Amino acid sequence: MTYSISDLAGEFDVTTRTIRFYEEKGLLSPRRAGTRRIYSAADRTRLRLILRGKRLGLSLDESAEIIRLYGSPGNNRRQLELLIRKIRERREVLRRRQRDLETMLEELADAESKCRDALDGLEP
Amino acid sequence: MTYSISDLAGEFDVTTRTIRFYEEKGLLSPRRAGTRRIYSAADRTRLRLILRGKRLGLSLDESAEIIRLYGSPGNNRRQLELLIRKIRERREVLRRRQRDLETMLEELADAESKCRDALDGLEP
DNA sequence: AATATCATTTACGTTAACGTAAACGTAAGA
DNA sequence: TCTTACGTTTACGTTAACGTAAATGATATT
Repeated sequence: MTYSISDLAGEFDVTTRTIRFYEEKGLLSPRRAGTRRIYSAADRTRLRLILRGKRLGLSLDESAEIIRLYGSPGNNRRQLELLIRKIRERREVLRRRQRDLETMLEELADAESKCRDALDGLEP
Repeated sequence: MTYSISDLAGEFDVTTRTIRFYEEKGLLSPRRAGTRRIYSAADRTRLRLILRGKRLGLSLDESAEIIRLYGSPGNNRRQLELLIRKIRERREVLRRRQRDLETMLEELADAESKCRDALDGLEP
């Protein structure tokens, strides 16, 4: 299965400009049919990774690095050890965000229940 | 307890410029001692909220709105109902991010274990 | 053949979130 | 009193991540 640029734009709710921009930045490299871009399933997956990273507050450069790491077979020992270190760093950051998220969700839950209490006090 | 601008900058590892910028945007409004800014514990909490929001990918405007909602007593019914709706929207977004985070953590865990396998295969 | 639809490249514009520099005030300590 | 350390305002600069517009090409439909 392959996709046109507007297929992907439609599916992920971004503009075609955005997708071309990611290509310009080296995050995507679809093959061409003449001048037109043809996206494979793998390209689509990459795009999904990029957008997910974006939602988590990663910069495009950060996402690019992660994707690059995934892609590299990491043949020799030093490469592999570096990769493991990088992965662990990433996980630490993400874990912190996870804690932030939980805190914020708790605060929101708290705020909501206070709101409901106030509403209940209003209708006797 | 009160704090100077560089106290807070030091504690949260941001520049004083950043803190003044937040004030310029209406996110903070410390009292003054003459010309100098004096931050209360409440100001400090607000700053913490802002920075946490930032780590979660919220824009300053979004954080501003949330903080404003918290701050408003929400006296009448319509206000309270609106507030509850806003809070629920926020929670939906955050829950989605939570799922994104878990997916990403799983992928990283997977990548790491593959890495270790590759390393093990290297040293017989 | 003419129109409509989707694509392309090129290039300048925009917004958020600060950085950086200049020029200055003030209070404490040597 | 002079320096040092902190604070202030004002204002221009910067970067990421696109938006927007112009001019043009390819393909399909009427």
